[in-house]
Amino acid sequence: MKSPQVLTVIIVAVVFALIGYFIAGPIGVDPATVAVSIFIGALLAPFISKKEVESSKSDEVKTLYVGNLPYRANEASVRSLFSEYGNVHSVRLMKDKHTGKRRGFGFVEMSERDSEAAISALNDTEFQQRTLKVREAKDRPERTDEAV
DNA sequence: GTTGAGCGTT
Repeated sequence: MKSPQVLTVIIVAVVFALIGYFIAGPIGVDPATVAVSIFIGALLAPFISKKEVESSKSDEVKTLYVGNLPYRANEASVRSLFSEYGNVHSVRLMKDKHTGKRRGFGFVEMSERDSEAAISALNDTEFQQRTLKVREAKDRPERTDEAV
């Protein structure tokens, strides 16, 4: 999802840099300087706007660790359970890669305040005859698409 | 088909 975006950004940066390179000559400035400046600017612009969007939208997504889940629980039931305390962004029940069987724990992504409400409301509570363990998930890189 | 503390996948 992000690789095409990064590629697009690079291509756009190159195109704009080339345009700047060819129009810099007639204007009377150094084409190389203009091209490099535009290229760097075009590369940084998406990141800057991205940070602004992230800081402006107070939709901070927080990942919750949910343990002691019953093996018969599925993502839909967990999602519906947490949905009562906020907007559930995603639910991931960890299964064994080899056998595909559920491991009894998972991760739920919600907005931070909703997640806190869900933790205090659902932690150490009974869910399908099991006592849930709802805590904040450890910091994990959401997506390792950060290219350099 | 089983089990029971834990922190993970494109």
